[in-house]
Amino acid sequence: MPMKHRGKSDPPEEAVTAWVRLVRAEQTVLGCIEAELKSGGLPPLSWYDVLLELERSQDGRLRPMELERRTLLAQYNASRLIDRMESAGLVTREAHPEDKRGQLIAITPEGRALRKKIWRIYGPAIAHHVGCKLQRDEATTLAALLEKLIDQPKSGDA
Amino acid sequence: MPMKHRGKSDPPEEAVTAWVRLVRAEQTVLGCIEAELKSGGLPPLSWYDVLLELERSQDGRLRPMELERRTLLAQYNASRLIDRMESAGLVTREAHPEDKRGQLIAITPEGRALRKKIWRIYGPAIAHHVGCKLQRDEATTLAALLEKLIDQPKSGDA
DNA sequence: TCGCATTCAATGCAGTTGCATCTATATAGA
DNA sequence: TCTATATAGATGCAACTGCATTGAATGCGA
Repeated sequence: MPMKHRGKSDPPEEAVTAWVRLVRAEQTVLGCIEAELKSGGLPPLSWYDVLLELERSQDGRLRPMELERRTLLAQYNASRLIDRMESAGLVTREAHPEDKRGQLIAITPEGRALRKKIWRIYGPAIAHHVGCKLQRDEATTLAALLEKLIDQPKSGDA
Repeated sequence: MPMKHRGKSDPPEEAVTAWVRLVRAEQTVLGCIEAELKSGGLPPLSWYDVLLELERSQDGRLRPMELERRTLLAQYNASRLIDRMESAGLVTREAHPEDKRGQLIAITPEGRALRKKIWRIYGPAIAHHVGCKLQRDEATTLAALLEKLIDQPKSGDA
């Protein structure tokens, strides 16, 4: 077996390991959590994210664009997720008073109730799959390191 | 606005923050990397994962089940991904010599070549999106913390 | 104010995923 | 051995996603 050698633009091994584990950890924990939600008859986490962002907003309504930005949903995914959630009575679409192209998505009382209900599964699931596996200070460190990966590139990023 | 209070089974805040950032970081970095691959006319990362596992295996072949285990692909997803990769000439399906229910998936020279080609984009992308954002020791710490989330539950995990 | 590029959101279509099921083989038990 | 159960892998179908495009409304510049 020939000796491996690193090319000049290869990433440092530490970065590769961190990246591989990042993907694994996310997949593993997300898989466990989604499975718990499903077995509780609850919708996927993306529904929770939308409901939470709406609840957090001042009057329980946001423009689709803003929802997309906050949840990282693609425009067309948001559009169709809102369709489904509207059919389920969790949100309503309202005409935007100032921009006739746009809308306001408003959370309904049923939507608020469902968010709480999901949290009763989701919260303990986070405790079980994340909280139990890390000390508090470890979780803090992890969060700080992950934030560095999320940061927008300063500038000049072709 | 009423005071929020934590229920007794709510996760510690640190864990929630870590979890939210874990999802964000993974989505963000994966999105960037997949976009680079796509704009280079290359297939998704799952193809790379399969090719890499096959190359790493002793003789360039693995049973589908083993591939599923190593890549975390669901059985039906693996089956269909292998279909596509076989159509693309990257792998071949061989009858398993000892278990007539099973198969061996073998990587072809074209498969090996494609893996290398993907790495020429993927490696630098990891360097750019992960390596550049963390010191080596930070990457090491991150990897160690993430591993704690991946660990199989010891036992009695209903 | 007209024309044109831009933005918001929806949608047709093709590709992918998840679920449940199916076929074939293997293995365990009576 | 004969039957029952378990395992490997494929597949029909419905749901979801991604891409490209559309339609409607906006707003800028001449």
